[in-house]
Parts: sequence; C-alpha cells; structure tokens
Amino acid sequence: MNNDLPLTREAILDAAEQVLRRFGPDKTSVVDIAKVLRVSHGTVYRHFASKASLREAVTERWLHKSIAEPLEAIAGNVNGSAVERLKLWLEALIHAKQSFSLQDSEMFAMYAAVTLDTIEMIATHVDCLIEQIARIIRQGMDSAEFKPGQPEVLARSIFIATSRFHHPAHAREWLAETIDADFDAVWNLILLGIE
Amino acid sequence: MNNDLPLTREAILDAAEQVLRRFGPDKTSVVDIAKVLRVSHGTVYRHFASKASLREAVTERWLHKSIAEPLEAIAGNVNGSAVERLKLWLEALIHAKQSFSLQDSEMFAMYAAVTLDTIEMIATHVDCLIEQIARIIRQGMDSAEFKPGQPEVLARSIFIATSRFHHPAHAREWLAETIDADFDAVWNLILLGIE
DNA sequence: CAAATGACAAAATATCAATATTGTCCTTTG
DNA sequence: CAAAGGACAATATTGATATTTTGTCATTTG
Repeated sequence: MNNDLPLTREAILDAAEQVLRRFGPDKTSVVDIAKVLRVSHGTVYRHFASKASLREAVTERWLHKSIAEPLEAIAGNVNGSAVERLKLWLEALIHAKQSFSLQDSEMFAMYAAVTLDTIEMIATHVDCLIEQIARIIRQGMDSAEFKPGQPEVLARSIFIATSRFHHPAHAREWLAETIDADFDAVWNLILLGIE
Repeated sequence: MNNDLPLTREAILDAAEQVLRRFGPDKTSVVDIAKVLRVSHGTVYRHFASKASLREAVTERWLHKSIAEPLEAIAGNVNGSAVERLKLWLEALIHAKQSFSLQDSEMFAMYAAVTLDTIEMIATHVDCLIEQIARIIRQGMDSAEFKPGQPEVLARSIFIATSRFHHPAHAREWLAETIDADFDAVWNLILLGIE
C-alpha cells in the first residue's frame, strides 16, 4: 500500500512527530503513525524495535535540533567574554525549555515522559550540554577570566545547580513570578564562585 | 460510637498518618481514617474542610517534625564555624529527604503528591528552611567567614541550587551512583562563591 | 531477496455498570 | 447546645468485559 519510495527512519520520525503533536504522547499509537505513512504498523517495527525506542528516537532528534544545536551556536562563538557567553548560553537553554513547555507542549510532554525513564539517551544529551558549558569555561580559564579549575566538573556543577530552571520535572514551577529573580540570584552565586 | 474523649485535630492526624503508612496516599479514604478513630466520616469533616486539607495538614506536620525541627537543631547550634554548619545542615536536609524516600516511602509519596499541587503550605515550609540557612549565613557574614551580602537572597540561591538533591521531583535520580560526587561538586561551587 | 504485509497472540486500554468515596446537612445524642 | 451520627446527592473508583494496541512472524509482493 506504500506509494512513496523507500520508507526511511527519518520519514517515520517525521510522521511520529506530526502525530505526536496532534494527539499527544498518551494518545499516539504505532498504528496511527503507520496510517500517516500509508504503511502497515508491522513495517514500522522493521525500523524500530519497540514503541519505546521510537519515542526515544523522536525525543532524541527533537532535543538535538531544538536544544543542543541552537546552543552550540552560542558555545561555539568565540567573540566576547566567556562570562557573557556562559550567561547567554544558560539563559538560552532555560528560555528554550520554558518556551517549549508552553508552545510545543506535546513534544515537551513526550520529552518529560522519556526523561522519567532515565534512559541512556538523556544522559548522553546532558553530557553533550555539559560539554558545551565546559568549552566555554575552559576558554574563560585560559583567558584568566575565570579562576583555574576543572572545567568538566565545574560545568556539571553549574548544570545541576540550575536544574530548577531547565529540568522538566520543575516545569510547573516555571510559572511562578519569582522565577526570573531566582535565576538571577543563582547566577550571581555561580559568578562569585567562578570569577 | 466514639468511646474516647473529645476527638482532637491531632488525634485525626495521628490516625491519618497511621492509615496512610499502611495503605499509601492513593488507597487511603476518609472512611478508612474515621474507622480507625471509631467515628463516622462526617465527624472528620467537622475538623477538616476537605480531604485535600487533611492531606495537607498531615504533610505539614510530618515536614515540620521530620525535616524542619531536626534541622533547626543544626541551624541553632552556635558552636563551630558557619561553613561547617552550613555543610552539615545541607547534608542533613539531603540525607533526611533521601532516606525518607526509601524508608518512609508512603509518607514521602504523600509529600511528593502535595508538593505537585504547589500549595501555600509548601512555600511556607521552604521559606522556613531558607530562613534557617539565612541565619547560618548571617552569622558567617558577621564573623567575616563569608563575603558580605544579603543573607536571605544567598540562602534562597543555595536552596534552589541544591534542589536536585532534596526536591521530591528528583527522587528517582537519588539512586544514581554519582549523586554524592555531584553534591560535593555543587558544594564546592557554592563555597567558592561565599567564602 | 529485500521490503512490506496482514494474521495473530499477548498485553494494554477503553467502556460502563456496580460500588465506594466525598462532602453536605439535617437529626440524634449526651 | 456542642459534638457526633448517618442519610443523602454528586463525584470518583472499581471490576468485568470489549476493544485496541503492541510486537512477531510466516507469507506476499515488486
């Protein structure tokens, strides 16, 4: 029944993302996704071992293109001070998460659900983000903008210390009026520690 | 049908806590609690406006006696350095939360559920804990152990920056092997900022 | 023969009537 | 008359059953 040429992994992810946005993670079945592709659901299982792995793959791709990639542009930009870049980077991460939780709520719900399973893939994504922070810090240490230290350890500390502002488990708290002031205060604490 | 003398608010909370520990927050009904008290459930409603407010009251009392009160002993002890006391206090908070999540799991589940409703009561409890940190910090600033600053703001930052280790939304992550190393790293970051 | 299908079993989820729970309030009791 | 009881309506939960969904695989198709 499949008209279009070879069914690719990417095409399945596209369809899955589309159905997911329409119905949400709870109401999306593999059959729904196959229907969009005009393919039997058995065919989808030729590309993904399980529904869980499909959900993971969708989330992984979304995290990469919506979070990691845009942040990479900030981390990789060597102009300006490291402090400025670090703050910009953190604010971008936080803004992305908080705005997706409101404006791309089904994909965000998918991501939050996958995060609860504490899957390898999430750890890898987090490591990737921490590595971006570490790069900024390393540069700040090289230019003596920051106190000397271990960039990786410090980067991980900063990521963890700001969890409240970017971890999906805290999404409800992002609506509080004090959220911006709280981030400023935590940022100042971090700054005292690194400069 | 009530034999014992006047039914007090505290007696209801005792019974509620007992039933809650036995059946867990999901399977505990007001009728179950009334049965333990040998009273009709209507009587319970003379003391609490709703089941939700009863759950809140149970959680509030538990948080106070299991968390805030023991920590008060640390915050109030004026011997030793403020740094030591602050670290001891944070470790005690974290240890209490993490150990209750395993060993008093039904009450912890109750607390986690109430926290999701982001109720006034939780905010008050948090303010109370932050005030304890602020007292330690104020003392550290007075003795020039810490850089000068606003104790309340700093205390709030430290509480938030350590959320990962004591907020119930992160309970699953407390099982990770890196959890202690992660706290040490965050503690070092905080220390750099305050000393 | 690689890719897809569709029939199938097992597991999960939806449905809906029966049952239980919540919350109110008028009555009873000490 | 203050405190508790218990009948009651509205809401939520349970449990038995029908339906859907997941995941497999022997067969079909291009």
